[in-house]
Amino acid sequence: MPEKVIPDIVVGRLPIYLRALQRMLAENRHVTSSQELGERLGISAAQIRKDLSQFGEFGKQGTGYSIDYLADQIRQILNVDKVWDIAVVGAGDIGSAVARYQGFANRGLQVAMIFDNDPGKIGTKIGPFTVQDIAELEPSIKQAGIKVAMIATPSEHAQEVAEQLISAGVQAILNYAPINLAVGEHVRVQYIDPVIHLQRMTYYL
Amino acid sequence: MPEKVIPDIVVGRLPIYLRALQRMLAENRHVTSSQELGERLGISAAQIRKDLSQFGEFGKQGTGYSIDYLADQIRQILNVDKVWDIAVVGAGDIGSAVARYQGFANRGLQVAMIFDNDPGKIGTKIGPFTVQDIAELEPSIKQAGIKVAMIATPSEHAQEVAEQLISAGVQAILNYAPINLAVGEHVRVQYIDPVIHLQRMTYYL
DNA sequence: TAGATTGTTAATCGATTAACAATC
DNA sequence: TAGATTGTTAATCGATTAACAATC
Repeated sequence: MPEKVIPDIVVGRLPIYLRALQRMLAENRHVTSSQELGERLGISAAQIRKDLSQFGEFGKQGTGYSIDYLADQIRQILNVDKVWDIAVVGAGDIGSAVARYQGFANRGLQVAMIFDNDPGKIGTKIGPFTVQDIAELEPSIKQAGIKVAMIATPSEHAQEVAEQLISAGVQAILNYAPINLAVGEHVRVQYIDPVIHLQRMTYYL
Repeated sequence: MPEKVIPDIVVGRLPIYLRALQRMLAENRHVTSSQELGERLGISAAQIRKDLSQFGEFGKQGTGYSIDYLADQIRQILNVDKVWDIAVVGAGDIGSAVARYQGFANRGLQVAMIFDNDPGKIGTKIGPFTVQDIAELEPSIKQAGIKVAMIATPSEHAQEVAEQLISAGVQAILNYAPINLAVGEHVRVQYIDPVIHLQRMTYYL
């Protein structure tokens, strides 16, 4: 019996739902509906119900969804009911900002180590972390069992760094370098490049 | 005669194509094909040809695309054959990293000013920019005719900042605060939240 | 109970792919 | 010319929406 495959586009919306639910909790709300959630996010109520129904039945007819319960369920689905350690590679402006970023708290992720190849940076402190020599990347990541990494190096080094990360056991990479990475089937990559987002909007100006 | 509406999902791929083409130019390449481009990007050759055909005929049967020419054409389509000034709001770690980011060069965008509300930051230098008082946001942006902005403030202030930006004439906002903005029809918003990308991958771990 | 909202089915809509004539 | 690759059409595939019975 083959397990049902969830479309990636549905998986991609779950973190958005979760973020909105956590926001509602912060506003001291306890119950919501697919309609309200949809209005906040600019997504149709039907789509939200359809997406959630891929994973189970989380609501009650007539009343909607318990925010607390639904958030818990989505956290379990996304595997962020535990906390994943992240390795950051590159201690420049972006790597430093990421290492100090407060926004990971309570979202199932935390930075655990940061690497650079610049002798002038190795050994210095960034937030609570001491910058490690990139030569230690593979053993450190293997030893810690880290599966998630962020690349914040210049483009020229991103592919090479990705390969090291993968051979150290990393399976999910968030790449801030503006270049496409070639990786094997079993490795996930996501990209953050502000220019891509901006150019997508300048089209309409 | 209504102008043909291009699907937003197609517009969203053009910056990706452009980035890959600029990369190829940097590698001293001069000609490419939909197949090669597709392999680099993990997109089908048919899709690339279909996307481009929405805007014109840029290739030659038998030989493919002149990289230089195609990049030029895409730049024109995306309106990044000129350079857009960007206002950055929030001079914390993220705002500072963005203001110093080298990756805007030759991509049709540049940071022009940065604002904060912290008296301890106002007047200090970040890269080549002097942090301006957020009280000056509306007049400064209006005066400079700026249409593109990035929000890098705490979540609590993002909505309020967005409203100020919009009333100053901004039409495209890249929001680093992990919260959904409510804006009018004529304003575009894009979001960057590393946690959203990471949670999308932890699902598969 | 009456009103509200879910989960799900079927219909619609839109995006992707396959295939190929045109042609460089 | 022969080989390669485009631009485009038609077919396929997948995602979104509308509608409603079930039920809280």
